[in-house]
Amino acid sequence: MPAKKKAKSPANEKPSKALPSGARDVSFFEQVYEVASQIPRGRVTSYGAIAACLGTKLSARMVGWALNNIHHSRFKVPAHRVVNRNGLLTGKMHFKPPEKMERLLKKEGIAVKDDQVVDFDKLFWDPARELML
DNA sequence: TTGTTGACCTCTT
DNA sequence: CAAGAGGCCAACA
Repeated sequence: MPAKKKAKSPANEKPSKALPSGARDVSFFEQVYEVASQIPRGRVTSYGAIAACLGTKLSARMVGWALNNIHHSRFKVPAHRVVNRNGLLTGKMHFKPPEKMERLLKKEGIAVKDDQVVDFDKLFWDPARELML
């Protein structure tokens, strides 16, 4: 058998296959964790914003997947601060319990009504803007 | 191995 | 104005 690359990484993160044409060494997920973990308290952002910040706004779905993998990842990311474009807490159902997400947002001073962030436009935190500094 | 699903977003009809 | 389909990357069956 052809000797393969290095052994598995100690971390449960991205075993990954050979990257094409020297792309990013880091997986898409790690970038999501980095940005999401930098969301200031009392602020919220959207999946598309993070994806766009990474360069691929079309990969908004992967952002959601990344957050889903957070549960079995060592990175601690405030996923409760990440909502969809409509400011709707679409991922609340994935929390334990789901109402925990809404509770955390209210606890940070974010008004939530009908699973929707109030004044989402004001509380919106654009990573591409803050991280650009 | 391939195929489908997934916490989405944007464009087109 | 509303509804539908496409597209992205990664994990699971």
